[in-house]
Amino acid sequence: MSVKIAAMPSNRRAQPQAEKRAELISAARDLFVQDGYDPTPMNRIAQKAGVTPNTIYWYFKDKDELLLAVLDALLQEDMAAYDPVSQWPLADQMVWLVGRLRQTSTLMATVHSRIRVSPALNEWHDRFHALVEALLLAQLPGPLPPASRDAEIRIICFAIEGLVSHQIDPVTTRQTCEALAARCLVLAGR
Amino acid sequence: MSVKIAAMPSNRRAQPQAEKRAELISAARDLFVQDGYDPTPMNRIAQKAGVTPNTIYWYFKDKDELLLAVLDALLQEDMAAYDPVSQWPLADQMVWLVGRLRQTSTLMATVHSRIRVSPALNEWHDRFHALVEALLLAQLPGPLPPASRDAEIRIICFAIEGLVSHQIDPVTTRQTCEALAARCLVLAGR
DNA sequence: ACCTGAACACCGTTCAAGT
DNA sequence: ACCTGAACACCGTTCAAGT
Repeated sequence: MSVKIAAMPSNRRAQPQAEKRAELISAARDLFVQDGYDPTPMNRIAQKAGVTPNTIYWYFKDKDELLLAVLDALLQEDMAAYDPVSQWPLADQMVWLVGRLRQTSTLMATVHSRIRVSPALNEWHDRFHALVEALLLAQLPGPLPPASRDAEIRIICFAIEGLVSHQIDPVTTRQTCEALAARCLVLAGR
Repeated sequence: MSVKIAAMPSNRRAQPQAEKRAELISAARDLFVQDGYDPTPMNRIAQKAGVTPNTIYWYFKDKDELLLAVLDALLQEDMAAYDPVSQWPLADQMVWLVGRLRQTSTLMATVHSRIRVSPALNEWHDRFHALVEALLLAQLPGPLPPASRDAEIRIICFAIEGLVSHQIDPVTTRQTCEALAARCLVLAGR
């Protein structure tokens, strides 16, 4: 009887589903960034997205997976915004990155504290670090001795994380970034 | 009738109270370090100390204040253990400190993620950083230009925090600490 | 496939009541 | 002062039931 079967592609509902997912991610993102992960109940996320709390569990396995989707969205935006910045002087790039990540610093802290408890978050965190290190590697001046080069990248990476996670005034932030960049110049051919 | 009033000092129960407090802190400390702060219910702490959960609230205002007491205890031990280490070469001191803090890295992450939510923890964190920075200042070689000196201390401090909070193998840890120490020597009179 | 109402298990915290 | 039994409010998650 039902002759529509062949005419209706199986992914007919794929688009609406992706839209609903995006709405949930957007709602969670706003609340996570503003209030933090733990203080935000699934309750409020659902309410903001106009659904019942348990509906979220049709789209995401649990709260951590929702956080993961939010982190991916934020990272993608950061990457897109970084594109023109990649031409700036190294110290300016660091200052920019710190200011950018600072807006989601509460989520960075959450990621660190949940690494031991969520393998998925641990994986995301590793990918994130690999990405930042790759960016820094491309920006380091001249031919550095590869032994010290890796150490330098780690130091810069950790310093940026520290600047982000502690609230440090703009002047101090800039001084620290300048010191980091200056050091690379010293280590290179001088 | 009761003539003992004058003979009984008002702090007669101070010692037992302090002991019970110490027992609770010890129980919480073991569980927090082993399982983490959030995954440890007040339930289990009380059970380990042989009391009812609500008894804890006679000694501590809430779970955060209990964490604070645990952090103070850990910090005091670290300070005592540091005493002989203070004579070592700078890089060795850093490696030692990283190894030491790593054993409680889960609590460090918890502190960072709860800074925004608990003013008391925020205060403790500030004191902790001031202390580490003071230690580093005393260890820095020669007369550094004070402008760059502060930046160096911050960078070392953040790098140590990064080494602690990410699981990094011993070789890499040492390389990073050597690089940090070498940098100070370069900045000093050479 | 998609969503809901109702419930479950757990947890931090409180409070009236005991000694 | 010190401790408990019982309860409260909240929260992540599940599940049977609807469409």
